[in-house]
Amino acid sequence: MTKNAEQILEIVTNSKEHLSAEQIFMRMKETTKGVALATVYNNLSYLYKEGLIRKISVEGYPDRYDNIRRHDHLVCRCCGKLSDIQLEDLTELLQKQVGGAMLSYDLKINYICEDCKRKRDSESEGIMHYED
Amino acid sequence: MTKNAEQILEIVTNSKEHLSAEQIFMRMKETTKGVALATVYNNLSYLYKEGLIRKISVEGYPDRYDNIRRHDHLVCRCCGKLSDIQLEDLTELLQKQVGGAMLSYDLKINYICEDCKRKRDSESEGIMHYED
DNA sequence: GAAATAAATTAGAATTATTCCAATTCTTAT
DNA sequence: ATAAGAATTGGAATAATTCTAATTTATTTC
Repeated sequence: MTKNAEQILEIVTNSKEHLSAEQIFMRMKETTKGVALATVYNNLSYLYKEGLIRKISVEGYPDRYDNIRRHDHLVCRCCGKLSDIQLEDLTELLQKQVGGAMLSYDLKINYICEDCKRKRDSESEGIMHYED
Repeated sequence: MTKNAEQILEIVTNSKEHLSAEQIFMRMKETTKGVALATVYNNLSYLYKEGLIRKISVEGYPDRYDNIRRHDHLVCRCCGKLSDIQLEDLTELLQKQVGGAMLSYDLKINYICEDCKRKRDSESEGIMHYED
């Protein structure tokens, strides 16, 4: 594990947000001079393959990276908003079914967030036809 | 729901594979003349937001689309290979925890496929140092 | 059923994300 | 210190996706 990889792992692990490669790159630049975006991508890909970080893809956003502490995600199907949610650990339950090949699992719960719900409602009002 | 949207939904729903926007576009062209890739993207995004299809993002591939019949996915962390797997339905279990806002869930099981395991092994052999 | 309005689609440009590659720098072991 | 290997850089190339303005198609309304 190189110094850069280590720093990237640290940034991802300590961030409360879900950072994109670009964002991680910007944070790195704050402390280290002369890092290349390609290096960030290289190392993210390495860290991901090693199972040290996870990757989350959501409609309308670039891929983002997250720590591997056990937690799940709530994703708004409409605007892509992503939040953490702590659900029951299903590792055992799933391992029983999948077998030893399983390394980990990622669970996303789809929903429609309040903002989008509101927006939908007001839109459908908008196209209402008031006959009189 | 427009005719194009309907056709795209049908292609995604009936396909055994996990198709990308580009692939769906190519299938559409077989039957319909003068469809634009942008239309495919528009409609995929619409269908996704309506919850009529799901979207799967995997390392190293463009986003792909899938039907919403209850099933889960097995993803090789190394090469991105994606396969279907039918695990126990967790809807009730999760709904109890998440509440009524939940629309559906997506579960990905991470593992390392046989090919990648083999490749890893032979690589680590390669860098072995035989002292004598 | 023609005109007016709205919605969907097109083609292609623009943008963004990501990968690739050749040249350079840094490490490590000798 | 030097050679060999690995990691990184910077920028170009590619690929995916979005955007936009113009056009077509569908839907209302009279």
